[in-house]
Amino acid sequence: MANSVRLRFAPSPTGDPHVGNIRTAVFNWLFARHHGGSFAIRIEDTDQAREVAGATEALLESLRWLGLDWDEGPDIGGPFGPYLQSQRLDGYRDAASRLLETGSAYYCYCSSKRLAELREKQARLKMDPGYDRQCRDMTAAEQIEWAKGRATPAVRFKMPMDGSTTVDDLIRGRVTFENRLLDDFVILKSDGFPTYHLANVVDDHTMKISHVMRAEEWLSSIPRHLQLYEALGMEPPRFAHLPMILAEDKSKLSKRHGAAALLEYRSSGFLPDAMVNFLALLSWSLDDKTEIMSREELVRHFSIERVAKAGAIFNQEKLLWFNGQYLRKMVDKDLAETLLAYWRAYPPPEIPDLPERDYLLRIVPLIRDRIKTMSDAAPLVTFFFRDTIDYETEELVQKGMDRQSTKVALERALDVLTQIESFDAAATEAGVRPLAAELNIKAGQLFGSIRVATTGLRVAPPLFESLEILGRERSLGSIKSALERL
RNA sequence: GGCGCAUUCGUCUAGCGGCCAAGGACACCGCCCUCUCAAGGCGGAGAUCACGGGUUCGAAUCCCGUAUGCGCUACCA
Repeated sequence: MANSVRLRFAPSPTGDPHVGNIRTAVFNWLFARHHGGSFAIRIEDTDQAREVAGATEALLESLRWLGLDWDEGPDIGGPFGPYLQSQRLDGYRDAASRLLETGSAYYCYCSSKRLAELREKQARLKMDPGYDRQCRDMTAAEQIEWAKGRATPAVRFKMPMDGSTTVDDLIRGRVTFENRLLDDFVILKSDGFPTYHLANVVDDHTMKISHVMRAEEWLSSIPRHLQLYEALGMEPPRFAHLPMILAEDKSKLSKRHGAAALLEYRSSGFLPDAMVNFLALLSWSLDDKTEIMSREELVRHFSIERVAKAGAIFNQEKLLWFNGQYLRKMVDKDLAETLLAYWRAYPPPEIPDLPERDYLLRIVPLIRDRIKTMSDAAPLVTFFFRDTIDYETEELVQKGMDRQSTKVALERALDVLTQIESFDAAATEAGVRPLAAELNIKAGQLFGSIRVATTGLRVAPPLFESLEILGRERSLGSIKSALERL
């Protein structure tokens, strides 16, 4: 038996999906799944001028990456399709016709030039901006006269001149607007396409959407939508206006802030689970301490009552921490495979030939605690995949030592490592560590030189574990060539 | 300008009249652990709960006002 809870995510394909949009998708999805309802994707492509090629696919790809599955959408269809507004034009025209017939709407012949002048004049005279309703009460004869030599008229909605409209928002409670403060907005543009207001209302109704969860920037338009529902004789859905995601400067997060494009987080090596967890916690919380939650836990606990009212700044530091937490929870096998898949999608220049899975499997435990995103991995493990390693000779010389003492230390280490029976981490460490006292240097100094000689790095995965994976031959070879440099 | 929404540590937040001289997390600082770097453990610093009035025996929590921030004010969404 189908549940009557139906949510929808309705983005317009005007560019790269950004974290603000996607967070709205996350909340809608969470709410739908929590209630066992359905989740639909509807593309609001009613502005031909602003449409960006590939934007719809990027939107779907973003949701797929995050694992937010949908039951109906432009790619899979569904009982209320099509899910592209540009393919549902008839429905909007029918609605506009009905509104025209019942006297709730009228044709507007004003040119964009006149409208621009009107706005300019209103600004100059410090009058309230808005359409002056010139075409509102035209007679049929006047309309015919006006229509001569002009392009197709737009259709405007007759906003009531008095009274007020109140919405009972699930997050903000009752919010009231004076009708007379709103102008007669366009519902059907002269190019035959609907504006957001009309299309949104008509589609949410025909698609039987039960809850509309969208960003707070839409709260100001709610009286228009409610009036539209009423004039159309439709029962409005429930509304919940989500607080916005803000940039560091507290302004609305947008492309110009950078770091807003969702898919960039994928290429930067973030994990979808971490991203969903982080996004879910932006203006929503379970309690005073739970932060790490799996997708299932989020679905189980999500409730609109616990959505906050104030906007939240998108904090990348915290996202990084979440990602680290998720990385650390992964078992070796998963981490190795995820890393391999990531490298396949975004080949790291340091590693031209991707390693064998089994080989990577041994390396992964050494770096798991040392990376915050998958992009941190390559620089740390490159030496495992190279025949020769690269570094400045001076790097071999540790603080408090000189070339000569470094050379002596490495020679002794070479001796020990050459003779050692088993080349595992425990054995090599047991063999090398005593050398420090013998040479009268600190273990850190000794290990530091060996580290640079064998990995080329000053900051690297644990030394002896790395040597074990490198194997005796390569390890000794590296030390020998370091000796030749000194 | 008008309308609307919001306001607890730098940031994300807990708090829905007494349990709060405000709890958790990120970031920051210190200590421990330690072969580097991390991770981890422990501890510290950090919020006169925007401000001012009320209501109440009692307010971060309720009401009013002010300030500030943000959003909307397109034939864009």
